[in-house]
Amino acid sequence: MVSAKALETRRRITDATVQIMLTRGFPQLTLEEVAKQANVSKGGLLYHFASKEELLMGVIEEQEARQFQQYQTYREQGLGQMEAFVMLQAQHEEEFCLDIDTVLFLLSLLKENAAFVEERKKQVHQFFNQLIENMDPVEAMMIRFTLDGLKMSEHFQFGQPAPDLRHALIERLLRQARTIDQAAKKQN
Amino acid sequence: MVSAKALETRRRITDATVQIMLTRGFPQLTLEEVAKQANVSKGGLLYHFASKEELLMGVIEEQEARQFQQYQTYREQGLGQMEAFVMLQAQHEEEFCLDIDTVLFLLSLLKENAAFVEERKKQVHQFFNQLIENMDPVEAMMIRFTLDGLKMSEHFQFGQPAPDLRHALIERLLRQARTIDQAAKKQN
DNA sequence: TTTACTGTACCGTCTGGACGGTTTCTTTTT
DNA sequence: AAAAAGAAACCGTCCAGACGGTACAGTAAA
Repeated sequence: MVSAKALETRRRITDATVQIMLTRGFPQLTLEEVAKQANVSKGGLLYHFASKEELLMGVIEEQEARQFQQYQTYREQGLGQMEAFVMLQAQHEEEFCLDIDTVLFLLSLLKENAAFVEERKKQVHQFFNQLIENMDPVEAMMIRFTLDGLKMSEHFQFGQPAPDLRHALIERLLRQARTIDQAAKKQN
Repeated sequence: MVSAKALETRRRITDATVQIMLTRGFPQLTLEEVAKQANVSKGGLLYHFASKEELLMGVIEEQEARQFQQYQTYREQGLGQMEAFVMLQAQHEEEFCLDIDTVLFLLSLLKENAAFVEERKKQVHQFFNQLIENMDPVEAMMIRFTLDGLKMSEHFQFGQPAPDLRHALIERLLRQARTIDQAAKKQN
C-alpha cells in the first residue's frame, strides 16, 4: 500500500516540522520552510499532506505512535507504571525527539485544527489518569509536573539544569516513582 | 511625562496581547486583533508601540515589573525566599495574570526580537540561581519545575488538577519550601 | 502503468506598517 | 480667565509583500 520510501519521506517531513517549531519559531513554520528543511519540494510535501492542517495532524500521529511503542517496551522490560512514565518523559535529553505532550501543547498554541488537538489531549489525559488510578494523586502530580517543567526548560533552553543535576533529579523522581508503584501494587 | 490615561491604554494593550496568545493562539495575534480586543484603533496601538516587536517587548517589561513588585511584597510580609517564590508562581490560578516565565517562553516561540528575549531569560535565570544559592539544588529544582508544569497545564488547559488537588499540591510545595528556607538560614 | 515526486506559475487573503487626518489634553500667552 | 498654540493620543485607510493552497506539466523509478 504505502512504500517504505514514502514512509521515510513522510517522517522526514514531520521531523522537519517539529524541528522548525522548536528552533525557529512559529512564524517560520511555513510550508515552504518545512519543505526546504525536509529536502522535498513544496509540491512533494503537499503530495503527502494535502494541507497544513493535515501536516500537523500527521505530526501528532507520528509522535503518538512512537511514544506508545516506547512505553510498551519499558513495561515489557519490567518497569513499573510510574517508573516507565518517568523514563519515557526523561529520555528526551539529547536525542531530538519530542514527546506527544509537547507536540500537543505546541499545536494548541496554533489553535488550528483545534478539535483534533483537543481530542488527543483528552486521550493523553485519560491515559495518565488511568496510570495513577491507585496512587497518591499529589505525589503522582508532582512527578508529572516536574517532568513537564524539565522538558519545557530543555526544549526552550530556559534554565535547564546541568547534566549532573539533571541526573540527580531524575534519580530522585525514579526513586519516588518506584515507591508509588509498590504502594499501588500492594493495594491490588 | 506620560499621562495616566496613556499608561492605562498601554496596559490594556499588553493585557489584550497576552490574552490573545493564550486563548486564541499565535495566528490570531495580529495588530488588528490586539487593537480590537484592547478597544483602540490600529493606529492608536501603533502610537504606543511602533511595531509588533516593540509591542512584545512592552509585554515583557510590563509583566516583569508587576512580578518583581509582587515578590517584594511577599518578602516584606515575612515569607522566606523559596516560599515567596512558590506563592508568586502559584497565584495565577484564576485571575488572569501571566508570569514572566510564561511570557518569555511564549515569545521565545515566536523567535522575533530574539536577542531581547534571550537577555531577559538570562536575567530571570540569574534571579532564580541567586535565590537558591544556599539551598539543595535538586529540591529547589523540583519545586520550580513542578510549578512550571502546573502553570503550563493551567494556561493551556491540559491535564490541570481539580481545585482541591491543586490546593493540596501547593500546600505540599509550600511545606517543602519552608523547610528549604530554614535550612538555608541556618547555613548563614 | 502507477507511484512518488519536482518545478513553476499563479490566485486570494491577510498582515505589518506607513500615513494623513482628527480629537483631547496641557501649557503659554494675553 | 479666556484664548491661542502646541503637543499628545488616537482614528481609519491604503499598500507591498508574504503565505497557504491550487494547477499542471514533467520525470524517474518500481
